[in-house]
Amino acid sequence: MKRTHTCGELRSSDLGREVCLQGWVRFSRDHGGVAFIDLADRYGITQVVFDPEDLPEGTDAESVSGAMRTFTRESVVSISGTVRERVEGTEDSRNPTGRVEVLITSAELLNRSRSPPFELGDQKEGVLPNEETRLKYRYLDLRRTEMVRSMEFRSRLVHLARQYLEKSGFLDIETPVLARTSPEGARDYIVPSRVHPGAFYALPQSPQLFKQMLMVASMDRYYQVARCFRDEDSRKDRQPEFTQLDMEMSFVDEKDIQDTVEALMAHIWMGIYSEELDIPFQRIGYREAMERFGSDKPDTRYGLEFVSLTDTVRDAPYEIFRKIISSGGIVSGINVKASLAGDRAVGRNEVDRYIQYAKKAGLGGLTWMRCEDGVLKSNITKYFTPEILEGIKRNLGAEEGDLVFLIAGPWKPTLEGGGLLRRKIAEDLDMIPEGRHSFLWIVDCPMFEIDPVSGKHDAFHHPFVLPTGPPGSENVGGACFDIVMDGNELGSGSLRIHDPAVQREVFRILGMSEEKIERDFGYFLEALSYGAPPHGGIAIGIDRFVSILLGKDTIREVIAFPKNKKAQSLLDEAPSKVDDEKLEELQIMSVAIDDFFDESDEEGE
RNA sequence: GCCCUGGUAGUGUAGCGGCCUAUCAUGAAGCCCUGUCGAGGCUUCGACACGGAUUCGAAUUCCGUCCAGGGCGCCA
Repeated sequence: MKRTHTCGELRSSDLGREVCLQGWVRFSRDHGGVAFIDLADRYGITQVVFDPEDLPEGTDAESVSGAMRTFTRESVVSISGTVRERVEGTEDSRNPTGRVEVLITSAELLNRSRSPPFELGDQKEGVLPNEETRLKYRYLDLRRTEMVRSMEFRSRLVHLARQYLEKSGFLDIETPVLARTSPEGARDYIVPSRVHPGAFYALPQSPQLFKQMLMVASMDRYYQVARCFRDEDSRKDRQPEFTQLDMEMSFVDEKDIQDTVEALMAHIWMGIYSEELDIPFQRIGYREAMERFGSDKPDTRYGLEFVSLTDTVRDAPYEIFRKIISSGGIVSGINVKASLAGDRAVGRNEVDRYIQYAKKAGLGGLTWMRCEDGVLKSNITKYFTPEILEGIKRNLGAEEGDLVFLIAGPWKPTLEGGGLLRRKIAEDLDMIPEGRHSFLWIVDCPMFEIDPVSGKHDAFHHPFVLPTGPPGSENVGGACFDIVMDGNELGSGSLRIHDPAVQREVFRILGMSEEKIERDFGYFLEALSYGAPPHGGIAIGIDRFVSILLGKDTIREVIAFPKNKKAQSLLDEAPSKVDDEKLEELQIMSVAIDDFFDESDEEGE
């Protein structure tokens, strides 16, 4: 018999209906006579009851109870019966189907399940097995309601994005997964070519060049839910393969792209939360973000901002600051208000912990002062004049009991370290509002990042960003911008270079030889030379977006089959050794030592 | 490559160098039970990641290895 309803469907309005349900036995409760099964599928859970005192006509009680005895946990079963109201007082208000139950008249085991390696019930928050076990049995882990909801949410979000983009004239165009290796950027995953021994494809780190060439091809507006591959070490928000909502548009400026993304986000927001999203997003310049928040992806949902004190302490007879400032460094301060700390007094022990943390965060040290009796006090205030101390106090708005930290050193590492410290303090003091989200744009980025020692230029974003001035000029900016959500980089976009001469010049500045430029990017420069329109675009990290919205700690929670920290899939045990014959065919010889593989990999060879 | 944290029955956990033949829960197997819903009751089963060292004695201390996670580097 075919199922007539899902396990999340039946309501009081279905009373008396003859139904067939098929699903998984989540829990069963046999009371010696009356017996219950919680039958689950993706849609919900419905209670099935066997009641020997209320056997509907035509029920073969022996056969039903016999079948039910074979229903082990997580077995797939098919049951038929009549929808009836639950006995008064036994309704389950937590379950949408909780007012009804199915009085069973026939039961069939479709596929028996072995006893699962861990429990799949919902309510057991905090007793999940460790992630290793979850990933090994991911098909069971995904059966859990929480994971089903995550997958549904992700699907819904991607659908809303597609819906908006299609409506806005974007074309979904697929780009190759087998592509050319790119010389810059992350390490590539490479794929050998059988037809061309010794030559390799690379899996794309992003569809960057293809989408630009689609603009050359007059496609105007492109999008793709694109898988990207980067062979770099994992983090909780980084996987070897991940998904981007990739977009590109012709004849646009930066604001056009940002407007489009804001409207897209608003559409998604409305679709998911039935709420207007507050647009446009705040725009903060890169330098300002660094100087106020110590981050190029600041979380602005809480204060705790840095204030520059370089000028304030410039004349202080404090040798450490003097040296730093005279060599071009900065001094900046942050005020931990006494009122923020609340009950959690930030005492000497905590200050010492922050000093340790600061050192780990790359800061040379951490200076602290506390506002007591109207003045800043600490072990080093003797190196400052009362006027300078008053200046620090005023600039930071320090009041009685407040604790201020001063960081000092070269601009970037000092502010970055300060940003880590800022986040640490905010976490410790519970200042981060969970469940509230904030978007912002980081704009006005530099084109290049220059190594202070070697003078080597690196692209701040990537080499295809349109410089805002002559690429060779000092401190040239790039027409690029990041979208930041709750302190996470969600995506990054830019206008692109469409003039092949400019593109060539940028490659040169990045230190590439003419030969290398020609070999690696000749085809692309040629494409630009055939009437490439002004264009630009952005890519949004889907995994990160979904995980932030769902409040998950890692993107693995929103990826059906993620890899572990060592880039392995515990489920199918990829990567694996390949048969020698396959390698021979590809004319590949491995120099890896066999011992690298454990015994289970050696079997079957 | 480096740093940090952790590894006890299938799962989640307790476990001051001797009270450990290792706790509790869940699970599994069996029995009992006619309104539960993570049902309940009784019985049974089942573990100190691996190797070395210290010690009269190690789950516990130390060293190494392996495994997992977080971070640094890396991620144009």
